[in-house]
Amino acid sequence: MATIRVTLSEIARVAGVDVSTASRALNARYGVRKEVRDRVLGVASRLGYRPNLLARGLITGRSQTIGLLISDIRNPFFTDLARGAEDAASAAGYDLVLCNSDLDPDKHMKYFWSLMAKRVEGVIMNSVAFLNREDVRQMAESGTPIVLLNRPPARSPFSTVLSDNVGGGALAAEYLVRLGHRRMAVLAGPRGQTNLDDRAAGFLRAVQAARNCAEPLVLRGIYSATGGHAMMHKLIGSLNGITAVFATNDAIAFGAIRAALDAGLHIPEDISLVGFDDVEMAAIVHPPLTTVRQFRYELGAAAVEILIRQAGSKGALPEHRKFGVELVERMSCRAID
Amino acid sequence: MATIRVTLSEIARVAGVDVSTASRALNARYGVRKEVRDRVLGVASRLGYRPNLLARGLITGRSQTIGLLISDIRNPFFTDLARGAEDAASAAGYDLVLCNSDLDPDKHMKYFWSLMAKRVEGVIMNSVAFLNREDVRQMAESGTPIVLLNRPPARSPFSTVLSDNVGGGALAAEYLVRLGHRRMAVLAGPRGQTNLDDRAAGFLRAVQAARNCAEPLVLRGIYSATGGHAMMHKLIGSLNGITAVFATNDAIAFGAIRAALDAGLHIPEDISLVGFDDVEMAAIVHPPLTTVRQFRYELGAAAVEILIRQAGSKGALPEHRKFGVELVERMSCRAID
DNA sequence: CTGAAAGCGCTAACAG
DNA sequence: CTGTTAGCGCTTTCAG
Repeated sequence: MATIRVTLSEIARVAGVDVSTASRALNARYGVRKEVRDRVLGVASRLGYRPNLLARGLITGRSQTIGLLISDIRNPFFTDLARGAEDAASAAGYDLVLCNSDLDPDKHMKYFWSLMAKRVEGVIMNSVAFLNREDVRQMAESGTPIVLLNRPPARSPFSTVLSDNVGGGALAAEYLVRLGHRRMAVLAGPRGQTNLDDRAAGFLRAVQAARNCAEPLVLRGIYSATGGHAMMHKLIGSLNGITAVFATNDAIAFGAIRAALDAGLHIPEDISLVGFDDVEMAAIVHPPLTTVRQFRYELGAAAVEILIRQAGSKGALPEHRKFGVELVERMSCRAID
Repeated sequence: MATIRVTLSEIARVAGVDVSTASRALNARYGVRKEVRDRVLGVASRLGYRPNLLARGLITGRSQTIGLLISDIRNPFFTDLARGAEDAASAAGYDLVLCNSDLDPDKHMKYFWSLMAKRVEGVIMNSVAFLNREDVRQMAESGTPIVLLNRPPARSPFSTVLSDNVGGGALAAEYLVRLGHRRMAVLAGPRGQTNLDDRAAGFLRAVQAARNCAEPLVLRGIYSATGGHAMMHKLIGSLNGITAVFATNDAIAFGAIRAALDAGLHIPEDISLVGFDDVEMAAIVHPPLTTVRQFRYELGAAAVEILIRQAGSKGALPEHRKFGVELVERMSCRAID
């Protein structure tokens, strides 16, 4: 068997037709007598013909691939999202190429241009906030559909797919208030991370609405276990009667758990904790973490659906999709009497 | 600004040269006067020229992409490996396309042919054990370099990149024996999972070599937390003086931890446990898990290095790379007095 | 050193 | 319904 080197013209020759006829036959287009069609299909399958998608893409302008340009696939949020994106892409006959930027602007743009060079039909990227205006402008002008996983500045030309972050923050707040907590803190990310910002904002707004609560203390830091550890450590230094804390993502919460442990404090006995994400680990950690669940897989799938739709229609308007979240109650919170 | 639609011939026209000259200039090949070269490069950068890699690939036969065809990117082993692979690919100017087969033979082959259609220069796949002979033969005959992450049957034509699984199993055994354990069990995967099999085999051999130990009990099940839970649950039912267990991967170990907890047993007080992988969660779980560390990132990087090397030289022989492992001691084992 | 010509494998009008 | 004719954008002999 030829090692994948069977071309259309070979099929055509063997089947005794012209390559254009063979092409039509293979692509199931109108205008081929059934008999001829079957003959061509037979030859193709017998010879193990595989169309060269590079050649096809060159002429059709469609590469049948979409790019996933994120900070790091090892971040569980992106891992699940990637799987959702890949499944959706595959179902539509698309491939997904993976790029990890580490939020390095140079890397990001290098990847972006490389994706352009391969003529991907769209790209999913987590954020655009760390790039300079000029780069963002160039990406917009590339004409390639782009969907962001982070709320962009106003009047952005890009599509977005997001969770209801402020709603999720509110969910956490309402839960804690219902449990009787009145003095709380939020372990937030660095300012500018819109997803985390929105969660904190939603939380703050909801406790204000509850009225009989103190204004929560907000600490800022890196949005990782390390950052969470640092923030919690600091918080424990001057607790001032705080009985509950909201971490704007699970990684922060995990760091906070360890910091509490290190300080000899127990969760939830001494302090209640709620996270955000519902990463797999959240169920396994000790104590199992109460957290706000995001539908990561679905976010990824929705992103590629938008992209594929837009790749079809030239100059489509950006689309925006917001997914609900839900509180999953586990064992990291207790009621205050 | 043209939306990425600048072609070589346009560059050539503006620079006042022939496209072939422009091509040579851009590709830094010999045979272009420096002055002309600079002019072409200037025009190209001014116009924001991006070569169409589909067109280039069509003629050179090199797509500059490699495929990663694994069971599921959400498996932490593959997540880290994917990152290593992607970094190595990117460093060499390659892209990585992600495919999740769920170990479904149909899906696997569908992805494989789709990758072939895009003319990827090589593919990494976790295993080939679940496919039928004919499919394996076809993949071999495709001529595309392939590297496996699992020990294949003898006389396989594929390259491999593996951890020293039997060595790792032995490491676990020696550690436990040194701690004074004499009656042990191993929570293995299903027969046929060569990586897990090898770990169990290494473990068994090493305790036999220790002489004064009982032959370990080996249980089999799914290699996941669920499977680990089931196996541990069963084991606890008839412990017979067993004081330590070796799980052939961390997921199994996590399930085992929970099963112990459910049964009111404490780790490591009542029973010692060592895992295999050193997944991120291993450090975070309670108790922190003593486990055998694999260098997942490096495995991924090595796999693409092999592929890229082989893509260069036609008909290269398969290569085999084995990575060392190391025991990371945490808190899930105790010494027997 | 540079241009002309050919062609990678395929699709897309346009005739016949 | 089918074959002819043109390329897609690029690289690569091969002359000049």
